Amino acid sequence: MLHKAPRGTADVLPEEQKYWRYVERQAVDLCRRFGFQRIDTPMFEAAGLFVRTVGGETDIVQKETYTFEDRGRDPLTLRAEGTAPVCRAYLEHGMSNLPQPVRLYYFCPIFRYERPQAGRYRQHHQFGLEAIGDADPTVDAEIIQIAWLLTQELGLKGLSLSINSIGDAQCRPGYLREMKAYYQPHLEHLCVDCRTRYENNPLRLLDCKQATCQPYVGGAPVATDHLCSECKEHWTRLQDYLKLAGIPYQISHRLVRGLDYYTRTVFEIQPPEEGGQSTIVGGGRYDGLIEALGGRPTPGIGFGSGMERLILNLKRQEILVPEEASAPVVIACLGEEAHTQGLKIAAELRKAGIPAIIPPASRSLRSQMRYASAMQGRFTVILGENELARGAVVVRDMGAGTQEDVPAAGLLNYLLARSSR
RNA sequence: GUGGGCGUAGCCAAGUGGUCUAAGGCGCCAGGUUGUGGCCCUGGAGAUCGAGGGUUCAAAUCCCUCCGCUCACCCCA
Repeated sequence: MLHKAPRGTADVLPEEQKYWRYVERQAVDLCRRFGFQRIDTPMFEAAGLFVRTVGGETDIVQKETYTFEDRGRDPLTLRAEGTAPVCRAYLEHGMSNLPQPVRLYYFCPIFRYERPQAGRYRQHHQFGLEAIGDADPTVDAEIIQIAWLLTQELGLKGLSLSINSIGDAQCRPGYLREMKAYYQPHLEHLCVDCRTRYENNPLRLLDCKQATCQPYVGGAPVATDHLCSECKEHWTRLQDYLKLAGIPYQISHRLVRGLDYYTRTVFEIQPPEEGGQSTIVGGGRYDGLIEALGGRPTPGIGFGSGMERLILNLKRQEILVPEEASAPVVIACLGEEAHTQGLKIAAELRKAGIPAIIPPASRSLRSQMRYASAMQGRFTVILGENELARGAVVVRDMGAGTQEDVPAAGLLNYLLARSSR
């Protein structure tokens, strides 16, 4: 084969489309009910955007971005993440002058150069949303509630919602010192990855899955024990609101997220199955992000949800989604004149919103009927010399196997009257 | 980047050194007497057996290299 879709990318074939449209419809409706508005940002950004926000030491910018220079030598990066571009747009368009928080949602492709595997791609798609401009924990609760409702309204069962707080610029440094102090004596017993984590991102020591590191993880300092008073209050109130909203969360002290910009609240939704690439929703608060982009200090919180992973779970749980395409009326024509007449009829039906297909003119009636049968439409229209002479068409009910003459002029109404399926 | 599994037509798949100028099934196209589908029957198109090299009188079948797919790690949605 000469060309294949690039590694880690996938074609969404017609039979897959119903899943995508289903998730989109549910998500859009949820956003509507919570007063969120859609935003679309470009598929690429100035390369510096992700370095500044996601963090220069994170894996995403270290080794996963698609970065290139365009013909004008501008360094660009394919969107590696959803939040930073939205925050950029917030700043660029002065959205701090809108009533806060500004509630935005998006669907977009995300590009990361990774080795693909189940549920992980080099181009994947996220539904995400952001509430920018207010630090109150009620906003956190609202965002988490939307994430939870999304999964529930899609029909997914057995999911778990984990939350944690990783503090802010005030209290986190102290916590990180505690972590390093705790781990320091054990350094030589840690796995290779954890030794680099110790240097670069001590928080990540907590979610190491190596068996040899587990004993140390268990006794490690807990982030929520080291929160400053403001973070502590935020954390407590968030939980109050979640309880009030009836959101079944669990606290996971080991939940940290890989992007540098997170502060305070972080959360994830996991499906029941075990396995690495499973997170279907991930998000958190990013109170320093806008400031890092050169704006006034502005809090924000949001989440991203992987469309492919949502759909994967819909299929695993055998959740039925509505069918998309309505089957067309096939107009079988015999002879040149009938074919010409058929084209007129097809145009009329299409104008009225009824999908219609005319098989290639060279085919026999038998072949056209076979084709019509395969299309699964309820009605097939047959048009030949005889019908032309009578000024009528034959309408065959493919399910019932019956057919009747219908005056050509009355066909549209005949079909419309029966199009309720 | 590291490790495991796998690569025969659009899909599923038999074949593990000669009888393979590669079985079968699905799907596709055509036909089954004059203008009618779904079942059935017949025929056809479609494969440089992932690619290249090697071993051998002989390779889809053995060896090497590469490529691709896939699963896992890392990380993340």
